[in-house]
Amino acid sequence: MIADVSPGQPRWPSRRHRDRALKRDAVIRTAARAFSRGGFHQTSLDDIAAALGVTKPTVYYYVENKEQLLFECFQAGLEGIRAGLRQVEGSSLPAREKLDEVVRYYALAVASDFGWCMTRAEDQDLGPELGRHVKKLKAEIDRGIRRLIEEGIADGSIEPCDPKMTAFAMAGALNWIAHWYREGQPMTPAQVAERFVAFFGHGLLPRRRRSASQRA
Amino acid sequence: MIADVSPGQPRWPSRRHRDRALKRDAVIRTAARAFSRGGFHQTSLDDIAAALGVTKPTVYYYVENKEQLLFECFQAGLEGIRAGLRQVEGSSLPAREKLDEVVRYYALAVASDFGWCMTRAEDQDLGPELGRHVKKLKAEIDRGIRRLIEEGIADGSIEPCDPKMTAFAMAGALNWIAHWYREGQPMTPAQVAERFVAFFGHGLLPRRRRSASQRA
DNA sequence: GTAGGATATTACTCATCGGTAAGTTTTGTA
DNA sequence: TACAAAACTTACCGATGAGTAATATCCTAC
Repeated sequence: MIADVSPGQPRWPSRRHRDRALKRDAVIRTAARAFSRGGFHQTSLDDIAAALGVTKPTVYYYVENKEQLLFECFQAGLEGIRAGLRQVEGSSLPAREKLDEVVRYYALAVASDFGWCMTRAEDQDLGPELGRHVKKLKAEIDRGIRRLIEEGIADGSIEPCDPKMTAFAMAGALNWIAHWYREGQPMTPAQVAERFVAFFGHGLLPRRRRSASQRA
Repeated sequence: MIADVSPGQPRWPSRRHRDRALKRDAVIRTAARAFSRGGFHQTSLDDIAAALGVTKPTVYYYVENKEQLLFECFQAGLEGIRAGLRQVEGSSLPAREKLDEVVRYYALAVASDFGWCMTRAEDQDLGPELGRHVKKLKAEIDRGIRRLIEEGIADGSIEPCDPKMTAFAMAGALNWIAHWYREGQPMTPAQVAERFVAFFGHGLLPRRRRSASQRA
């Protein structure tokens, strides 16, 4: 095989490679949407192929198998949340504000095309191998949130509480967005995120005057 | 021992009817547990039959088909929440306390064997018919919670907020319990419920006036 | 104890769908 | 244009699992 190396151009990604990656992404995104509409098992690879205007073996040309396809969707979604965690990592803001920022990223991620795969697909639908991998990624996110809560308790920006339960409650509320949010909703994901930040912050109880340090 | 449900009509052997109903319940409960462990589509009726120590056609003797089986699980779970809503219906407590009570029922229901079916099974796995039915039941629960929030805002026991988003956030947090709660957990469902009630009530922010930006 | 319904089993059918082999068309490059 | 790799298709396989006769066994009422 002759590698096409034009002088001055990056040596690895030829036009073809780029196209291929783009198409692969399209396959994954289309799959995510299809899974989201019909569920993983209800959605056949023929369905996905049809949605792309190609035939089943073409899908297999871009992705190894159905499991892998779901895994890619998982990963694409989870990456959005991990990005949020990385974003605030070095920051010197109070931990609660960092947490709020993570919540914003999180909400956007679960409202995306990949939200369903991330939150509603069963880990068992990936094999034991990929299942473990995804579980690890999820655990990492949980740890990140829990750590921010602990940090917030320590720095006084969060009321002492059970970090584990609180993290579960927050993650659950956010994950559920993937269940009910659909495009065309009157609210944008960003607006939903703000409502959630507000609710997570204050809860239900009527507010007696509180310290003035809070963002809108 | 002979307990006629309605006067007049059913004189047929009651012991048998009761046994049958009991066994049917066992089938449904076993199915719920199996679905919960392996997912709906990963769980074959042979699996369920095996778990019961019988063969597949026996399962069909007690339940029409797989869809119906899932539906029964759905219903069994949802009933627990509806019971909570009915419980507080006539009460004269402040709405937030009623809501707290519903949260407790809700948490118990989603931590039960039926929690997975209720919250994680896809509505599409039921047919269009049963799917609609379940959707209605769920919508009713959502309405109930939303109404309590509105009522709480009106009676001053809940801070003004977006009832729809708040209801979604709470339901999501609670539904997620079905995802992570397993028997043998150090906390009982009731204890989890109390943590959730506390979090929903106060949120993350420190309750006493305190500067939000100080490092430990 | 035995008739007849209730309960359970064995042994199938049949559609679906993930996955693949082998061949055809398209495209970039020389 | 020539031709090789890339991109895609047609046509199939095999396993799985829902659902169903047809049949056997168990109870209970008489």
